[in-house]
Amino acid sequence: MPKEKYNPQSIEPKWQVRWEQDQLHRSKIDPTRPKHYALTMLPYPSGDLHIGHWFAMAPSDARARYKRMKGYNVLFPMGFDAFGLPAENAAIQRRIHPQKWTYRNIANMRTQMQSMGTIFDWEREAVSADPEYYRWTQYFFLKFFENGLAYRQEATVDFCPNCNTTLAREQVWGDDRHCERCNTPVIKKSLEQWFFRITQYADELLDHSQINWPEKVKVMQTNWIGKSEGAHVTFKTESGGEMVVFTTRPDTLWGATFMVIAPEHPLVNQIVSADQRAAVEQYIAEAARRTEIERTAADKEKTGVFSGGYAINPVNGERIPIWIADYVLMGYGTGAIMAVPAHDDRDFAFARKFGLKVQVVIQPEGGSLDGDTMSDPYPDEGFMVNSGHFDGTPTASGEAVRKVIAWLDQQGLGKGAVTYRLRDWLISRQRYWGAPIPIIYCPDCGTVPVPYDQLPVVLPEDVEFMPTGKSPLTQHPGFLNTTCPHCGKAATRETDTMDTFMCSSWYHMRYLSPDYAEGPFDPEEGAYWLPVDQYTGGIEHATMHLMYTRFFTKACRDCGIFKDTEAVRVKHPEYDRQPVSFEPMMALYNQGMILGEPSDGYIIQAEGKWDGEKLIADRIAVLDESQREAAAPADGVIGEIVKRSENLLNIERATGETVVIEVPESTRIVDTGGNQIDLNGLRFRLGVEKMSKSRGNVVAPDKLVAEFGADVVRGYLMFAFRWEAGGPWDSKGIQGVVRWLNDVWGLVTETPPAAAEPAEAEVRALRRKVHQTIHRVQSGLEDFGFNTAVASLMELKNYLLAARKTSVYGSAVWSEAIQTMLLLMAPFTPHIAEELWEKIGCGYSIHNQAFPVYDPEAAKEEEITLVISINGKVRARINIPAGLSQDEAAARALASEDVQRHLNQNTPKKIIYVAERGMMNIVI
RNA sequence: GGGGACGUGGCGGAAAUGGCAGACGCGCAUGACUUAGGAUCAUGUGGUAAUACCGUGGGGGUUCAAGUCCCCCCGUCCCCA
Repeated sequence: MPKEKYNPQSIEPKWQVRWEQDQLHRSKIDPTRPKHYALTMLPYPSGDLHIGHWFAMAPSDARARYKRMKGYNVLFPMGFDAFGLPAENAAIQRRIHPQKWTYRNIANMRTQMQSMGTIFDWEREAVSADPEYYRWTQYFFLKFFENGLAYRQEATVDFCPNCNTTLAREQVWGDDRHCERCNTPVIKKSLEQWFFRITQYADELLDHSQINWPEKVKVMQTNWIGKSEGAHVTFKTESGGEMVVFTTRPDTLWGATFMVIAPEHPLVNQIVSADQRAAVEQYIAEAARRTEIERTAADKEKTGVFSGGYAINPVNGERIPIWIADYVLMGYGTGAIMAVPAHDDRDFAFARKFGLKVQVVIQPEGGSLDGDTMSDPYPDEGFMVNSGHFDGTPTASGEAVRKVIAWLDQQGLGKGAVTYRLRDWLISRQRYWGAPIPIIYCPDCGTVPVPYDQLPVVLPEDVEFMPTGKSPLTQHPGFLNTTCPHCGKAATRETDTMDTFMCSSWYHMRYLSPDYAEGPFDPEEGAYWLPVDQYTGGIEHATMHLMYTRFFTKACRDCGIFKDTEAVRVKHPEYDRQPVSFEPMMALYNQGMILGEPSDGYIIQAEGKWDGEKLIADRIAVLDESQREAAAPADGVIGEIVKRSENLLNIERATGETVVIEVPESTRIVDTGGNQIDLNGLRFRLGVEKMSKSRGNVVAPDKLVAEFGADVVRGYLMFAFRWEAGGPWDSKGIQGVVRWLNDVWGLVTETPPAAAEPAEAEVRALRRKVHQTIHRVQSGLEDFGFNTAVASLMELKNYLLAARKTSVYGSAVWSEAIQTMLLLMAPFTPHIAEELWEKIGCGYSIHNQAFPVYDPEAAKEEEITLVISINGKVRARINIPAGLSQDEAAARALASEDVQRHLNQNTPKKIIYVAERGMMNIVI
């Protein structure tokens, strides 16, 4: 009988249509069931779905499906982060309206996503560029403004002259401080900007105790917030000024033997002495130049210059020199530090280099550090010395710091202080394609918020995008000119738009009710679904999106936005969950990235004329790999193409030597089959790199789906990589998943012979394997170990293939095993599972079935292989029944021939037996 | 420079709690089938001088037992300077 082949291309679209028609994956409030809100970071609609999107979404989908089968009411929505620069750049480069470009991409990507076979609830889709979405983004802005969390201030900002917009600190990258999008070096610019008071929440954001997030993300956020506790201390200078320094170690004040100020410090001019002026000016000029080049990557040797001025150490009245050095930055703290060389690495290096005094003020227990002779600073705990009446105070557990701060305060010399590295969130962008900031400037009334009933402030469509150095909205009179909501006089609108991180700070709430018109989200929905139970996404958002969305949630709480939601919750004690107002996402998991596939370059033989070291080719032939080490002709060379640029090839000879080949237009290039090809047809060597169009190593999921089917692509992405790690794509490996599903298809669709009575032991063995698999798949899905879960499904398949030769084939336990296997596969490969489920007569839909229940008793081994080591080396294996006592097991072990041979007449001194692990170690 | 993570066959990767290193898969090898295929099936596949010994970046240690714990070193990646 000719068997029907597994044909994903026909079964996958069929089921996708059916599931959508049947609304199988609509999520509705159901107070009788526990909810599970699974969320994966929404994509930017860049044009095409990338394999990276699949890698982020498919495993999340498998886990959401699993939760669904476990009885949870699962919400797993999807949408688009649709505002942002690329749309505007496309407008400039290709003269397509950003809106058109964006929505075309969204339509395309939505279709592509639907081919993945996910349970995304498309009725909950939200697009941040929809006026009905950004109406509420503007609403949040107004709420924050009303509650004093938004303010406008003139600020020096990082500005990208190419993108023509301000950048947040985290959007400026690298030592040369370039724009994250276009790599242009940023410049400083002073502009009136809107800020959110995220710093007001610094301490609350430091508290991660309520959320199950990766340690790494918590550490990154903690460092980003950069809280330090210490004191501000005022130093008077001899020239009459005052300098405030911040120190985390006020207990070392008595050891401050000099000060260092930044070259840009405003008091430099006042402090510098006449005889040092020339040297100082030269140093400042050099430092400024260094800033422009790579200042930090430069040598680690400290540089600096004496200013000629002195300050007075406020605690002991000592006269201390003021130095100028660029290791102190004006941008951080106060631009001045007190240097305590005896107890700080950088100060110590500086002092030794310039011969400055080193005064020990902390001695370790029984120590005898001497400032003149010590070779390393001492930054650890000890007791204060040389510090007046504080001598003897222990520094451990912050005691000395506390006492000194109290004393400074009392003496009026300083004050306890807490500083943060975190700055307020700058949300103004001088761009068109974003949510307009709903503010009107009136000559009489000043800054006036747009009334709520006039939202949304709609982006006009007819604007000029070509770069003019100004935001496009300033050029649009219809948008710009309006009337004051207070007095009715002519007024102008704010023309800046909001940072897109604002849109993505609350999208998880909009998903709940994307059409809701009374508020950003329906409180009934919010009360049931919020907060997000499991969030997944890339680590790159650790300090941006993930901190902003936490801030947003807490700010919303303080603006009363969750009041109605809380009121609904009061009516539903059965919801009984985390308060919606504390944290947006209770658990977070970061997946890794799929990188480009490494590949070898072609081996070619090039012939032509030598021009010095360079060969100008007139013939190039692609050779077989085996000819790598063949002898080259006199006027030519053989080697692997390692790089290609314009019409130059770099090839590497078998000897490792590199040769440059110039390839003029006229060069005749042939491949191994003798066909004429062009220069672009020559493949060059690729290492492991990020995928990018320019590198030509992009893997297109659509092609893979067309060739292998969505289930194979899903399965491969989950099987071949550790999810948290990702890794380079391997186009051959996907074959393993193809074989897996083909085998499963064959196993399930073939008709077993009429079954005889199966042997009892074989029945138990099959059930054991099935239940062990349930356990492994379940824990894999719970713990994001998708690769091992798929591996165990492959093992079960292999077991079943082999078990066809035994008496269980075709019996009741066989059908049970097949059904269980399909149920276990359903979250990973939903289409083939559904198709086969139907084929074996189980009806529709497998995705409404419960996940198989693991029975530990059934999974237990009856007989174990006891691995016997003698002095730690494995010497024998014997089969014994599980659960033997030590004496019984030892008796059987010692009876074994192998053991006797290796014992070699010796008497065991000690026998260690680990029953659960099936192992024994005999020590002689 | 500071902080963190990691290092396992030719490759991707498995190995709660210290307890058979290399599951599963790719690739490779040999054979089968075959008017040929990047298909399928079978067997094998860490290394070597192979009943043994050596093997989880290198060196030392703890332990009956170390990929796993401790110390030192080397390397890779990430974050912050």
